[in-house]
Order: sequence, then C-alpha cells, then structure tokens
Amino acid sequence: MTVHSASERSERSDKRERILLAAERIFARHGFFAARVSQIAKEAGVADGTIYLYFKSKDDLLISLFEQRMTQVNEALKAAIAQVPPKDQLRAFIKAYLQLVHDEPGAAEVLTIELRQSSKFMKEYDNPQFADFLRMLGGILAAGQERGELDATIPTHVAARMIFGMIDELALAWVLARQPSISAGTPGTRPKKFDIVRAADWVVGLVMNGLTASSPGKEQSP
Amino acid sequence: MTVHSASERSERSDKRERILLAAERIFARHGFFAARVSQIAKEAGVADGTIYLYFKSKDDLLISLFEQRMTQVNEALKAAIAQVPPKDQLRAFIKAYLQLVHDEPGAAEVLTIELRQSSKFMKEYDNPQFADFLRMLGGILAAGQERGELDATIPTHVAARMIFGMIDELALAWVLARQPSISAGTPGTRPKKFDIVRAADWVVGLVMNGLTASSPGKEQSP
Amino acid sequence: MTVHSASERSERSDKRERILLAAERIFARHGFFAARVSQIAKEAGVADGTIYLYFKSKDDLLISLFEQRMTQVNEALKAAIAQVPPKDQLRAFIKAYLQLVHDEPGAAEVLTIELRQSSKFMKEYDNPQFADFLRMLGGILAAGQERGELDATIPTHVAARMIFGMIDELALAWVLARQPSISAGTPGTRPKKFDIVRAADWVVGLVMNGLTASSPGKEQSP
Amino acid sequence: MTVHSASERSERSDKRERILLAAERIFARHGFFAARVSQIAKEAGVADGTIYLYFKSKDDLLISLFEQRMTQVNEALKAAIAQVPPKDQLRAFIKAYLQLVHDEPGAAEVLTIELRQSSKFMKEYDNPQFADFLRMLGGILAAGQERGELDATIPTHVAARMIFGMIDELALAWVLARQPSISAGTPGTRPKKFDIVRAADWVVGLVMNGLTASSPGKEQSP
DNA sequence: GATGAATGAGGCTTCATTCAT
DNA sequence: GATGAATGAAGCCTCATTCAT
Repeated sequence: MTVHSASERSERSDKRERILLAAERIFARHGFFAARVSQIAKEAGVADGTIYLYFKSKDDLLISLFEQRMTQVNEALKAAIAQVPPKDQLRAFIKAYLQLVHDEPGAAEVLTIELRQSSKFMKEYDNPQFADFLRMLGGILAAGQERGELDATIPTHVAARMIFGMIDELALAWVLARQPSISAGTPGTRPKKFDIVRAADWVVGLVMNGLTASSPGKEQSP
Repeated sequence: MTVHSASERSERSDKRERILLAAERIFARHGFFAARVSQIAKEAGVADGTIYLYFKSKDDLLISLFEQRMTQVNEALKAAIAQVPPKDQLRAFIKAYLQLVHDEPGAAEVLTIELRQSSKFMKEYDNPQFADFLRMLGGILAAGQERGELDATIPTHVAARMIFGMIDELALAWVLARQPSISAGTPGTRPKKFDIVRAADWVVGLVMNGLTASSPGKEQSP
Repeated sequence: MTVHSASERSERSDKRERILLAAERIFARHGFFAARVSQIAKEAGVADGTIYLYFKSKDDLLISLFEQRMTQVNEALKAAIAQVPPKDQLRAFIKAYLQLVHDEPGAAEVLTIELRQSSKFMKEYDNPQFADFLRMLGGILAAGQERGELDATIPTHVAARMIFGMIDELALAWVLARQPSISAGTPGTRPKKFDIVRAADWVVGLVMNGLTASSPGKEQSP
Repeated sequence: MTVHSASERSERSDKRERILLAAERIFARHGFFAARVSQIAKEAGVADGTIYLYFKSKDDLLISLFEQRMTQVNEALKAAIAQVPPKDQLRAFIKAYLQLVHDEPGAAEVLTIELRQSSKFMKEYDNPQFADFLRMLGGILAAGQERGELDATIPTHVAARMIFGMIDELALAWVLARQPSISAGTPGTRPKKFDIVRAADWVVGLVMNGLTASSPGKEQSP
C-alpha cells in the first residue's frame, strides 16, 4: 500500500521539471551531442541515475524538452491570436513568436539550434508539435486567402514554411548575437546585434507588402 | 627531384575529392555525429588512415566540406547575377539558389542540415563563406534601396537574414520531403512534396510584393 | 545523507589498490608501453572504464603507482634508520633498501625498470619522492661528514647518486636474474643469480672502505 | 651486371650512418617510444621507406644504434687501458668512461636512458656488447684481486655491476642536468649540475678507499 | 524513489611498415 | 636504390546506461 501525498507528487513533478530546466541550460550551452548526462544531473542537483527514472534516454530527454517547450509556444501563440480580429492575426502571431524568443532565450536556443543538432529530429522523429505550429500558421494564411485579403498564389503550407524560416532565422541570429563571441572582433558570421521585438514589424512589413518601395498610390489612396 | 605526371596529380586531388564526396553522402545519410569515419573511408574506397592524410580530423572534414561547397555556391550565385540588370538580381539570386538545391540535393542536405549538427559550426566556428553569402545578398538589397526600388525601412543585413531563412527553410523542407519516410504514413512534420524550382517564384513574389492580395489599384493604376 | 559502511569504504579503496597491484604486475611483465590498459583491467577484475574512475590516464596510473611505492619505500627506510645510531645509519639504509627489493620484487621491478620506460619520468616529470630518497641518503652522508667519520671530499649529493646507482643496479641485475630467461643458455647479459640481501654487506664494504685490499696496517692499527 | 663504384658504396654507408645519427638525436630528444620513424627520416634527410632498406624495423634501428655505440665505447675503453699498468687500469677505465660521456652526450643519452626505455633491451634482448663491457671491467677487478691489490671478498661480477651502477647513474644525472629544465626552479629531481670529468676522481676514490675518513695511519704509513 | 560506482561497447586516431612507381 | 602515399591494425579513452544498496 503506497500513499502519495500531494507534496510528494509535486516534489516528483518538481524533480522532473528541474531536470528539464537543467537539460535546457546544458543543451543550450554545449549542444545536444556535447552535453553530458552527468552534467545535466549535476545542474539539476540529482544523481545521474535519477534522470532515468523520469526519462528513457538522453534522446527522450531532448524530445520531451522539445515537446514541452513547443507545446507551451503553441499555447502562447494560440492565446495571442485568440482575441484578435482575423485580419490582424498574422501580425499578432509573428509578434508573439518573436516576443517569446526574447523572453525565453534559453528555450529559443534549444528550439532553434539544438532541434537541428540531431538527425533524430530532422529525419527520424516525427514532430507533432511542430506540425501543430505550422498548421496554426497555415490556418491563419488560409483564412486570409479565403477572405480575399491574402494572395492565394502560394500554397499556404509553403507560405507557412517561408514565414517560419524567416522568424526562425531571425531568432537564431539574435540568439547567436547574444553570445559573448569567442573570437571577438573577427569579422565573420557572428550576427550583428538587433532588437528582435522591433524586428517583428519588419517581418510583418515584408510578409504583407514585400520589399518593393511603396509607390505613392499604393498605400495612400486619394 | 620528383616528377609528378598529370595522372599522379589528378589521382591525388581525386582522392581528396572522393573523400569529400563520400563524407557528403555519409553525413547526409546519418548526420555528422552518427557518421563513422570508417564508413566514410569505405564509401570513398580508401583506408581509414588515408582520410587523415588529407584532413586533420573528422571535424576538419566537415568544415572543409562545408567551405568547399559553400564556396562553390557563392561562385555559382555570383555568376548567376553577373550578367543580370541590377533590378533583376534579387530574383536571379533566389532562383539560382533554389536551382542549386534542386541540382545538388546532397550538397544542399549537408549545407542545410549537417551544418547545424555541431556547435562547432553554430557557435565556435566563424564562417567566412556564409558571411560572404550574406554580404552578397545584402549588397543586392542595398543597391536596390539606393536606386529607390526597395523599401529602406528594414536594415539590409536583417532583410538578408530573412530571405536566407525563407529559402533555407524551403530547401530543408524539400530535402526532407525527398527522403523515404521511415515512419511513412504517419501524419507529422514530414513536409509535403513540392517543386522547389517553381517555389522560387513564390519566394520572389513574397519578397517583392508580400502576401497582401493585390488590390486593383496597387499594380494597375487607373 | 549518505552512510558508508566500513566495508563499503574498504571495498572502494580496495578497488583502487587492486588496480595498482594489477598495474604493477602488468607493467613488470610487459613494460609500460607494451602494457595494455585492458589487460590491467582484466588482471584487476574490473571493467576497462573503471580504471578511469581512479586514474586520469595510463600515465597517471604509472605515476601514481610510482609515487605510492616510492613513498612506502621512503617510509620503510626512515623507520629502518630511526632507532639506529648515526654511524650505523648508512649501513642500515643500504641493507633495508636491498631487503625491500628482496621482499617486494614486483615493486622493485617497477621502480627500477618501468620508471625508466617513459621520457615523462626521466625528463618531464619532476619526481618529489625520488628527491626525498636522495635527500635522506644525502643527509646521512652529510651527518657522517660533520662527525668527521666520512670523507668530505665528495659532495654529498654526488655520493648519494653513486650509492643509489650501485644499489639500483644490483636490484636491476637481481630482478632480471630472477626472470626465466627467454633465450636461456645464451651467454649474454642475463646477470648471474646472487643473494641480494647478502650483497648488502658487499655494498657497505665498498662504500665504507673501498676495494683496496686492506693492508695489515689499515684496519688494525698498532 | 651491377657495378658499385667506391663512391656509391661510401654513399651507401654514409646514408646508413646518417640515419643512425638522426636516430640518436631523435631518440635522445623524445625517447624511443615517442620517437617517430618519419621524424628520424626527416632528420636524416631521407624518405621514410629508405630507413627500411638499412634496418629491419624501428627496434632494429635502436639495437643497431646501441650495438654500434657500445662497440665504440668498448673499443675506446680498451684503448684507454691498453698502455696503462695493471694497477692503474681501474682508474683509467672509469675516467675514460666518464670522459666519453662528456664528449658524446648524445650517445650517452641513448646508452643510459633509451637503453632502459624498452623492455626489449632490459629483458628480451641479450646484449653482447654490454656483456663485453662488464667482462672488461670484471677482468680488471679480477686481475687486481689476483695481484692481491683488491679485496677478494666481493665477486668480481657483482663489483663490476656496482661500479657500472655508479658511473651510469652519474652519467644519467649529468645528462639530465644538462637539459633545459621544463619546470625550471621547481625543487625536484632535476640533478644539480656538476663536472662529470672531475667526478671521475670521486668515483675512483670511493671505489678504491671508500667513504670512511682516512685515519692518519691508513694511507700515509710512516 | 534515489544514488553513483561500475560497466563495456565502440570510435577516432596514430604510426610502423609496405610497395608501386 | 629511393620515394612517400597508402595502409589498417589496434589502443586509449568516453560516456550513456544499469543496478545493487
């Protein structure tokens, strides 16, 4: 007969969460492959073996981390567009995404960088949360097309990919620009620093109107 | 005094190239970390140790591979825009890039996926070839802004990143869609198949004019 | 809160000691360079990786082995001369050293032979325990010189080296003579067997009075 | 039909000698195991494969080097005692040996250090030249014993070992003291510098008369 | 449940040696 | 004879995972 008190249960979930947070930090710091399970355990303040009470493997740890964070992202995005009129949802979606990157850079780092570190994710692992993400974005676009507000030439799933590519690349550039450069001063790929929240307006501008310089008659009708 | 016949020389450089090609295939198939040096050697038809006559380490092999391919990409892009009038260079650049992805899917796979497999690349390794790539794209945009053809609101380096994000994501989706899905049938992230060459027009359309449905007065003035 | 029973603690230190003993045997049998870590592990009854829980590297294993044994030797020698009147300490020191070689031939083999197997030891590794050894011997000599009992012509540190050379060479010859000769029967360097404990008297005789045949008037003054 | 001109033959032996000299330098610098065959080839100014035209293996290279140098040492010692009256031969032998160390430190380094680096030499390889060396020294001692000049208590082969131990240890200490210390300043085993030629008198003094302070009546009888 | 010492499979790399030129 | 690119066997070490306590 085993009794689980509330505190025991919360302590349990607390430990799982501590491990996930530790993994997020270690993965962000070293990358998935270079990260050591023992390092994650130490960061979480648990024994190495304890991790295997909550996760099947190091892979499972990354997958679980990704799923949890991506689910949170999807929920936040859903909430962000919930009260917004349809025609403004695309703008709201993009702004909310980049705001999240700004507010949770550690999570963003895992989502943008580490997600790509493993063929397991790019190839073998079928990723329902990311599919949800794309579906949500594609749905916004489809609705816009149906309302006649958006150009219907581009298939929505391709357009969604393009938009995701834009904001993901911005997130990546921003995350990398935050890092103290190892080879500081060397002119290289290290992205220039910029305000990612402000960049949301640029993305929206590009997505809505493109880069072509607005002719006088385009936006200001008489 | 040593005499190298032409065949000797070409055989030597041929061996280096064979190793690079083998590495490209193996990296694309398994990912950088899961790839085994011995596997690359076998694929190249050389002994394991031979690889170390041409490359310092497994890391160096990936870096060399990336640098060579990226240099080739940059040269191809430079050639693609050389004879094109300035106002059409952005379109030419994008179309050429996606055409390259289509023609060299193996290289594209390494550039889009494996490049991201190692923290060495995302964080530690300063990447001059990618910097060149961004500079070329940014230069096209800056010229367009100066001619007044492109909106100058967005900093060119940010716009270049956004455009790269779009086409890189498309390349990734296309490469992954080509793969025989391991979990075939499962509805997931596996991208839908599409024609990446044709997608170039969509990208150009989005970049130039955005997604906003063209109102009668926008492009067709009365 | 972790409780270590006495048996747990001893089992742990026991494992370290078992590895050292195994290394001593394997190094003595094959030499440091030809010795395989996996062989040491098997001899110690542990997994290969276990060795690296207790020692940083194969080199560290040899260094640790040397330091432990040499420390033990120094302690034994210190004890051997502790209760001895100053004028007899040199004799006691030499006899104790060769007695140790006799009693611990495995350790002697590592100290005399394997110690010299690695440039790390002869050149790079500064060896505090051996320095202690020489200091102890030099101290005995210096005290003898101050009491006027020993000739002060030779610097004590040189004399200590010479005495060490003698007993070390005897130890080496004795250790090698014990081995079942691979090329048995061949007249070669394989030293003749002799009683190393008895040889102590020869060393003391040489060190005290030299080889010159004692003239009647030398030791027996009128 | 192959004709070898004199110059060809000398060129050949010259190449062999160059390889031996290169090996001596490289072995002295890095030790036998850490020395690389390719390094020796470069130092000798020949191709890697050329070494195998003159020597069977890296081991054979060390053995040949040792045998040649040790033969030279034996010849030099034989010459050094040839014209010397029997009672002075031990002194002449010791002085000549240490003088050789002084004049050919590279060879001495190989003989004293590298010789001991390989179990091949200490254990497996039966060493006729070293046997000759000991025989020569033992012969001098035996003759002295027969003339009644030397104490016959100690077996000559043991006494020869002891004397060799002394001078070999001095040679080692002197060779190591010559090296620019890596950890300069650290008080350790790095031997103090001393004049090895002058040390010959100390050795002779110890061997002949021991360390016991000479009583007035010992050496100067009325 | 929690621990962390122990495991052991397996990779990257080195380098003595070979052999086609 | 000389070359040096190529070979490939084999070792040290790492680290995800297990399991006795």
